[in-house]
Amino acid sequence: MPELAEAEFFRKRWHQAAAGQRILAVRLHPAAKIFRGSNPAAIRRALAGAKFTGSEARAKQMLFRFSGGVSLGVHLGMSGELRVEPGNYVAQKHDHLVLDTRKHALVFIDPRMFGRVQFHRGVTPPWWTKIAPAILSDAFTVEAVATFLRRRARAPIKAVLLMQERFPGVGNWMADEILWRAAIHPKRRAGSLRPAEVRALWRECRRVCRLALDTIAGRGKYLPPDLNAHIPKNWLFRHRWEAGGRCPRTGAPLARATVGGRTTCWSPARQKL
DNA sequence: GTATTTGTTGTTGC
DNA sequence: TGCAACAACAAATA
Repeated sequence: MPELAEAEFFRKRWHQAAAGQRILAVRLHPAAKIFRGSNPAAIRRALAGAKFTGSEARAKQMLFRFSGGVSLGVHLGMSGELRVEPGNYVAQKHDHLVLDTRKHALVFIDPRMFGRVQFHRGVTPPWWTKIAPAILSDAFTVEAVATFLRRRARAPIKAVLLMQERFPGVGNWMADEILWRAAIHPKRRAGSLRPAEVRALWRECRRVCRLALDTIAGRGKYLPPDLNAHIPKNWLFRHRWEAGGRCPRTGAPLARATVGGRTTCWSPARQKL
């Protein structure tokens, strides 16, 4: 599920329910693979009785901070999700971590367990600061994109957009959305893009990030009721999975193929090889 | 039973 | 060395 904006959506969901609240109990399965590399018993000891003091989202990851100077990093993998349930919530099969506050249960669900929970004693884990500069930051320049594309010259541009070290937070649907808006065919070699196309790609990376964050995670205090509640019909997003889907701009049928190892959707009428 | 999945990492080979 | 391709991880759904 989670790419840039979904991570922000889930962070905000937990934050709004529990910021400033005390964690009264921690429920977890010590053997669950999502705890790989961490010590589940240490998580339980450190969080039980601690206060939820703050949170942050970067790329596809979230960081939740607690009193006592400990923090919990969360990556949702392919099928992870964070929910807020009522206080008397009974854990289900794939609920690997439940934090109980006075009013709510904060639940981490992940059927496929590609996600991960990382515990850290300290306000900010070292790996958190190593996440690449955000696409919406000043460090994400058209020159930086051009340089990266030159280094990955022979790879299809779709595969390059999925590389987190330069496009943090971009996942499969965002990459397709960006290429569709920039009118670039996903199979084009990264090194074959002309300067005007690199600029268009850079601009649409920023636009899609901004629109996705506003649309999916809401602005200010507002949090949409669910993830896709407000995604407009003129986004590729709304048509990419439907059988017989058509390009919202040209009306022509959409194409699908595996590019860079992932199912890719594009509009042949707009995106030419 | 087969194929598919909004992600990442380790391995292999060029 | 650096880069590109691919399998593996795991479980639900069609």
